[in-house]
Order: sequence, then structure tokens, then C-alpha cells
Amino acid sequence: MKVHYIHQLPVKIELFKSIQESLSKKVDLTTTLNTNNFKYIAGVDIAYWLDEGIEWGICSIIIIDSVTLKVIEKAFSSGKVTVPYIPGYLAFRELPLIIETVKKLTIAPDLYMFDGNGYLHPLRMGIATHASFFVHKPTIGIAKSYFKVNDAYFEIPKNEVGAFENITIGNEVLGRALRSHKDVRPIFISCGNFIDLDTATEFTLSLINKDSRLPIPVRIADLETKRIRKLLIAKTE
DNA sequence: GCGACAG
DNA sequence: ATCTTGTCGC
Repeated sequence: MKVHYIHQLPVKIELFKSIQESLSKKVDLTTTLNTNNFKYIAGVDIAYWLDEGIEWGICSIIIIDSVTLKVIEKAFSSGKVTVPYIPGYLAFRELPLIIETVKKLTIAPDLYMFDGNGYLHPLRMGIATHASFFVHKPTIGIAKSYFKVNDAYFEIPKNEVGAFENITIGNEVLGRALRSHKDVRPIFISCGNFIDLDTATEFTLSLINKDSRLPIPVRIADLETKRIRKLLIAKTE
């Protein structure tokens, strides 16, 4: 049985340096919270595969125009993944490839949507929140399944499109279970950073189509990630 | 010892 | 996340 120690993860130093840099910058919230400026929305996802016992990952970021809903940019990065998946520490595993991919973007997204949680997290610091310190933009977390936080409570949302229930601990709202399709399991929305939950919900719902319960940017990033993985595996063999 | 566990 | 065929339904 292999034991992993978080404090020895190779990405730790880099992560904290970036957070320090980010905190010393001034973020203009009046600009970032003006939803009229949310024109370009990015979806981020990673797919994995094993090659001779070594784990590889391919990150895909796609940007859509929130008006036309068309993809206007795609960026990819692939590489070895050395950090294991540990519930609660997803960011340490996925951020290195994500950051590498963000650097390749020629268009700056106004909002990032991540596969996973933001504030809905035991330390209120899921991947969407963690990532905001690198991208310096509003971020939200979209999780396909519920990640249990101690003492958190919520009701199952009604079976209607747009129905939601807040996930709370006392008066604190961590996120919400949102029904993006009728007769389909809800998704779990939470703030990453620089955005409020109502706005996050509004944008999520506005980017849902009949193809998926996930918003378009995350959905397309997921498809792209698997398409590229197939190409990379074929190239190796 | 057993179950839970974002991706 | 990943391993995987058909199948039910719109």
C-alpha cells in the first residue's frame, strides 16, 4: 500500500507562489462582476490514460462566445501525471496541466467553468476556487456528482428544469444542486471566485442544451479531451 | 474493520 | 477518472 503525503507533492511550491502573487494583485470586481462583460466562456476538462504503468493526461480548454454559442478557441496540453487523485485535493492533480493549457490561449475568457467544485468543498477551496488564483478571472465549479462536505445539507430539487436547492451548513451556502434537465440527475454548482452563486447558476442554465445536463463549455471540453486522447494513443501504437 | 470518495 | 455493448428513448 503506497502512502502519499500532500506536503511532499511537487506542485505545492508553485501553487502557493502563484496564490501569493495573485493576492498581491488588485482585482477589479466592478468589472469582473458586470455580467454584460461575460462574453467568452471557457470550459476545462482532463482525460487520463495509462501507458506502460505511467499515467498521462490531456487537458482541453474550449472557449465559446456566449451569444452565438460557437466555439471560438481550443487549446490542449498533455503530459505525465504524477499526482494521485485524493478526494479533496483534485486541484493538486489537475492544475499543472490546466495552467499549461491556459497559457496557450490567445483569447482571455471572462469566465471559466471547471469540472468539479469550488466553494462546495471541505476547505472551501475546490479546484474552481484554487484555479482562480492562476487565471485571475471569475470561475465556477460544475460537479456531476455530490462531494459530501461534513454537516452540509440539501434537499433534492424538484423534477423541473431550473429547479434548485441550496447546499448549506447553518446559514452558510456552499453551493446548489441544480436540475438542468427534467428526469435527469441534478448537477452541483458552486462559486469558484469573483462571482456570486445566482450569477453562476444563471450562466450555467443559459449554456445548457438538450445534448447534456452539463453546460456547453464543459461538455465540449469533455468531448475534445477524449477525441485528442484517442489520437495520442493511436500515435503511440 | 468498513464505507465513503469532486475527477 | 477508466474498463465497456447493447439498448431504451426522444
